[in-house]
Amino acid sequence: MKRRKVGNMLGLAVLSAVLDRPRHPYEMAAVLKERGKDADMPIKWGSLYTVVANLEKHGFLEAVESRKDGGRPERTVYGITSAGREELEDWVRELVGTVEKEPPRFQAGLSMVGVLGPDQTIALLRQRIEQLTERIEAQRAMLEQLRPLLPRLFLVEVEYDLAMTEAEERWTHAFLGELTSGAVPGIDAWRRYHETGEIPDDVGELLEEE
Amino acid sequence: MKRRKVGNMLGLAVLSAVLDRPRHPYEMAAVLKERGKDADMPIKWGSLYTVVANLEKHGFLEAVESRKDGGRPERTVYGITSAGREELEDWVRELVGTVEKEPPRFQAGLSMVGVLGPDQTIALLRQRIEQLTERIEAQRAMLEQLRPLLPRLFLVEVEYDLAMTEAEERWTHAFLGELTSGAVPGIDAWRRYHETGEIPDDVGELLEEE
DNA sequence: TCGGTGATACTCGTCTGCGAATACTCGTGG
DNA sequence: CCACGAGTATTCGCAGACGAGTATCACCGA
Repeated sequence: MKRRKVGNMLGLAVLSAVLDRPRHPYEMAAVLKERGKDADMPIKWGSLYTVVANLEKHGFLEAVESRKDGGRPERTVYGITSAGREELEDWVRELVGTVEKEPPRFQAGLSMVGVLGPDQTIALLRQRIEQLTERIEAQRAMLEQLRPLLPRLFLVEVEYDLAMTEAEERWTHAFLGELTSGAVPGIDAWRRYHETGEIPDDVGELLEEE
Repeated sequence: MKRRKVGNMLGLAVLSAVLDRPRHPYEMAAVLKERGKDADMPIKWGSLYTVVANLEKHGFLEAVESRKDGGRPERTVYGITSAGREELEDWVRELVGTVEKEPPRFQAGLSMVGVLGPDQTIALLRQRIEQLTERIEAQRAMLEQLRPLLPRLFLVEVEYDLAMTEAEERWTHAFLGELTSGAVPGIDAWRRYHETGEIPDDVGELLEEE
C-alpha cells in the first residue's frame, strides 16, 4: 500500500496554486481563497507552512528564490517540480476515479438517533431541512450569477455540491414525513426507551445475537 | 466558540458502546464492529486507547474496575458517567441538527479535473460509475437481508447512505453524458490546454479579474 | 508436545495538524 | 507626524492521531 507522501488535502490545493507560476506561501493562500478552492476541500490555513515544507521535502516543490523586500521576514518563492506536476495529476486521478467511503458526520448522527427519542429527532430534522434549503438557495443563486461569467468546467464542483445537497434535503424530508405520519412502526417503544432507558425486549434479543 | 473536549468521532462511538453496560476498551471495539458502527464513521482503531483515556480525563467515562484475569495485562473496565451521557446526546443533537459543509474528496477532485484533460476525465468517470453501481447493489442486498431482522430505526443510516450513493451515481452519469455527447462547450480548448499547457486567452483573462 | 495461527489486549514513538501568537508594513485621519 | 487598525507574512508549541509493534492465551492438527 503506497501511501501519499503528503496526505493533507491542502497539499493538493497548494500544488494547484503554483501550477501556472511560482508563488510564496501567503500568495498561494490568496489565490486559493480567490478561486474559492477553500469551499471544495477542508482547508486549515494554520497548516499552510507545514504543508509547503513537506511538499518541498518530498521534491514536489522547490525554492525558486528568496527575496528580502524591505524589512519584512524573508519570503521564499516556491515553484512546482515535474515530480510535483506528476503527483498533482495522480492525486486528482485517484480522487476522481475511485470511490472511497467517507461517511459524512450526519450519517454518524443518524446511526445514533436512538438516544434522542422521536420528538427531539423530529425537531432537529426540521431544523436541518431549513438549513439545507437555505444552502440550496444560496448555491442556486451563486450558480445563476457565475454561469454567464465562467466556462462550465469551472462550475462543475458547485453543480455537484448543489445536486448532493438537494438529494440530502429530499431524503431528509421524506424520512421526516415517515416519522411524523406514523408510518414508522415502533415509535412508541422508542419514546419509552428514551424516557425510561428500558430496552424493549425484542430489540434486546436482537442486540445479543447477530 | 465552545469546542468539543474530545473531538475524535471514535469518542462518540465509544460513548455509545458503554451506554448499556461498562466495558473494557477491547470489548468496545468488538461491539462497535459487531454493530457495524465502523461503517458509519471513519474509525482508526489505533486511536482507541488514546481516546478512551481522553474521555476519562474529561469525566465522560470512569474506571469501574480493573481486573487481572490470568497472566494478561490488566484490563480496565470503563463505565459512562452522567456527564458522558449528556455529552453523547448533545453531540448527536449537533450532528443531526446542524449542517456543516464537509466537502467530499470527490468534490476536490472535480474542482481540478482541468489538469487531467477531457479524455482521461471521461475514462475515470466511467470507472467511478462502475464502483458506485457495485456499491449500490451491495447496499441494496444488505438492506433486503436486514430489513426483516431489524427495526427500521436501525437501518436509517444505511438507507441514507444508499440514497446518497444513488444520487451521486445519477449526477455523475449525467455529467459523463454531457461530456461524451459534446454538450459541454470548450472541450477542444480544454484538450489543447492539457496537451500544450497553454491557457486559452479568454480563460486567462477570467483568472486575472474576479 | 510442539509449533502454528488467530484472537485478545494493549503500548509506544513519530509525525503532523493547526490554533494562536508574533511581527512588520502601510495607509489614513486626527 | 504619530497612533491605529487592517492587511501581510510567518513561527511555534504541543495535543493528539495512528501505524506498527508486543505479548499472552487458546485451540488445533500433526
